[in-house]
Amino acid sequence: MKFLKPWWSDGGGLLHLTVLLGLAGLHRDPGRDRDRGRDLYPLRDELLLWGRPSPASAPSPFPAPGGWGRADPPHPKGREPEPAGRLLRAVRALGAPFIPRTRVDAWLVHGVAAGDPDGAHGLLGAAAASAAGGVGAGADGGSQAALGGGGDPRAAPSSPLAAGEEEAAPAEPTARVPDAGGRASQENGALRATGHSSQQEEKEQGVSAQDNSLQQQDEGEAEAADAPESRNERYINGTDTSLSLEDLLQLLSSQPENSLEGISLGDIPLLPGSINDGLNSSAYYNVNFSQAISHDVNLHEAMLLCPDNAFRRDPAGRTSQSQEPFLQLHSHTTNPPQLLPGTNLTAFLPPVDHQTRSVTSHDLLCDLDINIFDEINSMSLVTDFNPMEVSPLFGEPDSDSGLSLNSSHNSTSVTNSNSCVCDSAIGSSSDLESLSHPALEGAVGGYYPEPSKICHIDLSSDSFHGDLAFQHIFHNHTYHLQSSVPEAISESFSWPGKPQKMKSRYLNDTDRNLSRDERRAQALHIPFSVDEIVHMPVDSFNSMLSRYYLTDLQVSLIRDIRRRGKNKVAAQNCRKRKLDIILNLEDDVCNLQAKKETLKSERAQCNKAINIMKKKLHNLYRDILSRLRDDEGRPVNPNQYTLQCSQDGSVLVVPKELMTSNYKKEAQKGKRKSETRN
DNA sequence: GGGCCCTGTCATAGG
DNA sequence: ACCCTATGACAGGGC
Repeated sequence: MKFLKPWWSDGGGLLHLTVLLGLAGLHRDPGRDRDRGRDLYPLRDELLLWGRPSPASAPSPFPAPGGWGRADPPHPKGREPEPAGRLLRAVRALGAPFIPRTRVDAWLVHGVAAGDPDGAHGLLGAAAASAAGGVGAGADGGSQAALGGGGDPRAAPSSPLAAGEEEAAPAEPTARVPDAGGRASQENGALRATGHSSQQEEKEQGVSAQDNSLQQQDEGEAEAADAPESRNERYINGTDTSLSLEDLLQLLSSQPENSLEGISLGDIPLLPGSINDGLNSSAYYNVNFSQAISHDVNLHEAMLLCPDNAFRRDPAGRTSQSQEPFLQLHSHTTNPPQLLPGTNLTAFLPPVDHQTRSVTSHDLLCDLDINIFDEINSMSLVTDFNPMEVSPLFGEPDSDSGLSLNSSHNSTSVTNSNSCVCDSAIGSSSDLESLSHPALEGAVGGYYPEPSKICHIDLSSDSFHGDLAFQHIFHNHTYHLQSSVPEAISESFSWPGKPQKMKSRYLNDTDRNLSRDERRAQALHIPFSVDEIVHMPVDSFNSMLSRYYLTDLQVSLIRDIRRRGKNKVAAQNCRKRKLDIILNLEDDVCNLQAKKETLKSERAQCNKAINIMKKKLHNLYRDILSRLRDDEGRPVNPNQYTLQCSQDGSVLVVPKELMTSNYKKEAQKGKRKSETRN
């Protein structure tokens, strides 16, 4: 599958899912999330819970407390999985020419439609963060604000407003991620210093500017703005997160060009104010931004343009392209049976005719709305929200995505402050078990990014090149979930009436790809593989725990994984040993039985030989005795006499009565001797 | 539905 | 005291 998955691999599917959630009104309460310090993690919880059998009763489908590995891992040590880097890449990747545009579409929609208060789930949210702190205040800073806000609300503000506050607040130069917005303001100071001073100043004004935003609305700053626009601005400012689809349309259509550019490109560091700026700055990232921008703008046009849209700069040149992304999405959403594994979605796209292209963005969005809800319904109908059936809608489980669930495991590369365990945007779950559903893992982040490649973003380094980052983002994709996932998905879609057993077996097969501990480790974003954790020498293990900045929850999980892993191996060895013992005992029994039979046969043969010898001896006696004569010349009766051989070789004819008496005496003597010896 | 088998996990003992 | 290993017991899932 060529769409949606790889670049924010674990977030892409989620983001798209959250689009559905947002459109379905299932997004969480922003205030609650902010209070609880939740970031992107609970969204995944929501997704999973949303698909659970009985989430309907819960307007806010949060998992009930309790259970293993409950979510909201407190990050007692103040370190949290760092989504900023990943999302920053995602934002930057928007400028990449090879970004699947539908992803951006979804992300754009998601940021608003999902009502994401963090401003981290969509570019609109990012733009909102930028707008809150000053839209043009350095695109990177804006994106970082949004990213930081979304990255970890525990340490960074959750809402765009808070992000702006954090942006304005002085940050410790040595502080790690928590102050993502602050770091953004610092690390990207140079960027911001390159221009856009007015926007930067506005952003640096931080809280005051944000606080003034509402006042400015009330004061009729935009007198021409109607009520929806005011609401949209409130949303941008993070004060109103309950945008409906209509509000989204209004917002999108009402945004001035710069704002929209800020939404799409302004978050890209080199595109703070306009596309032209980004073009001028393209050398900085070694990216063909003209193409990238073209794609990005096309996204907006595909998604957002209205017939009377004023910010349409090159309609003629973009009309054809602008519709394609959405058409892809549209086609995708309306043709779920076409979601065959390993197929490029575009291959199934109907030819884009002029009639199709003539539809308005509103129509497209309406179609999107309908299609999304259709997908929601179809997904919920197939199973109790089988994430694997959803994953193809948002993810790219085939190998083309390339993010390997086992690809990281490079513990040595996960260290410094710039490197980060940054796939954590989807973060800890309230239910690690369910969270770690393999299919959803494949869709929303079941992978360990190799930190040195994926997560290492040195914002202050000139050596950073966007294309390099893009390569990391787009080309390091080797999923642990292989093609079996889409195959099964395809089967599931093609034959929904298949026995549940098949599905369960399939699920089990996919589960085998990731053990429970592996899923748990992924859920907590432990930067080590289970194999490493289990088989690492104790010294290395302890040094690892002390060297890396791990939360107590992570440490606990790592120790549990190690204990369970070792015990599992021990149990396997024990059973194998026990089985070997049993098999050996069985072999021994067989051998002994065979030996017993052999001895029996030998005994029988011996007895037979003895009997033959006895018979021969008897015949010999009779023959000899028949030839003997007594003193009177009479033949000796064999029944009364017998032969006795003496030690000197002489043979005597002895009456049997005497032999028996002597024999008894000899026997008694021998018995006495044996008794005296004992 | 019950039984069997396999596997993972836990608790515990011992080295 | 800590870690590792071994093993009995239990539970869950598949057949």
